[in-house]
Amino acid sequence: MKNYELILKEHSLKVTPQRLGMLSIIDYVGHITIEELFANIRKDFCSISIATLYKNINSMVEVKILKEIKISNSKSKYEILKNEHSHMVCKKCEKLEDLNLCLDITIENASKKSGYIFDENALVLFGICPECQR
Amino acid sequence: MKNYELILKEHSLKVTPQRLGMLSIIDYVGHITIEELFANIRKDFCSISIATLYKNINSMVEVKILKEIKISNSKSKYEILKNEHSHMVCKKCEKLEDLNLCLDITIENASKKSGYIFDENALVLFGICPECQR
DNA sequence: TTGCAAAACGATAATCTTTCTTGTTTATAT
DNA sequence: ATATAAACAAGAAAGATTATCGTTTTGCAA
Repeated sequence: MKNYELILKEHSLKVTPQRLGMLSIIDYVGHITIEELFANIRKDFCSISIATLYKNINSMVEVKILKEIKISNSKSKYEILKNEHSHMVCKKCEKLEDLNLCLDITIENASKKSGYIFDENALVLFGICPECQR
Repeated sequence: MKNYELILKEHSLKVTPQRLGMLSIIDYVGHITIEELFANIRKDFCSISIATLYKNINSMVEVKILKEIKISNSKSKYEILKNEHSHMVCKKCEKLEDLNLCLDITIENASKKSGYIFDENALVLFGICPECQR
């Protein structure tokens, strides 16, 4: 990642300092909740409005710059939309990580079984991370 | 399903008409949002409070009688907790259906790759259902 | 550059959604 | 039957998200 200006332009969104700041934070931490992002960006833009944050999040989700990750028993997190991947959550330290899995066969099976034609999926695995296992 | 009274007792929750009503609706429709459930149960319990609904949903999720299904771009739905399974959503008619898939190999792979020990998963597939394909 | 129109911004009000509080009623175990 | 702990309804409160509106900024074109 890096050129957030270009990304915004490619998606026909105006380039504003607030948006650049948001993207750079999200990109840096990987995944973030609304309230974490708000707390974080206030360090750089002490007067940014929470309404601006929500509106920008929504615009960027809409044009698919960002993606919302819904997680059982916790708040949604947002990430920069990259190639499709799954997520895993550690139930102890609560961290969320990306996970690259091939679901082709699974999805093909699902398709055969159900008659659906699938083009999107959301998989979250829950467990204990290596560090918390000790 | 059927004996909701027993289910509540087994989970140490008191048996009330409101709870029985909720369970019977949820069981009947399979998956339901809070607001749908509220509209529905008001037909039988015209004076039930929304607070009661939320409290009961939360209690029943807590003791694992119910399960919340979080779905991208739509409101959470609740179902009666049965054996583990996945879900599929039709993007056209928006229906949500159960889907039984074996994810053992996928999860084993994920575990090998990441070092996590997984004991839970949430998979939702999005696409077009057979009816909407015509 | 400069100027214009459209979009974004901040502040705050409005609207959900969910939880909390309180006084009353009900379920269950004795 | 009765006691008590839990559940109930109603509404207030809290929290999360969206809408409104006057001001500022951006992107574009003269």
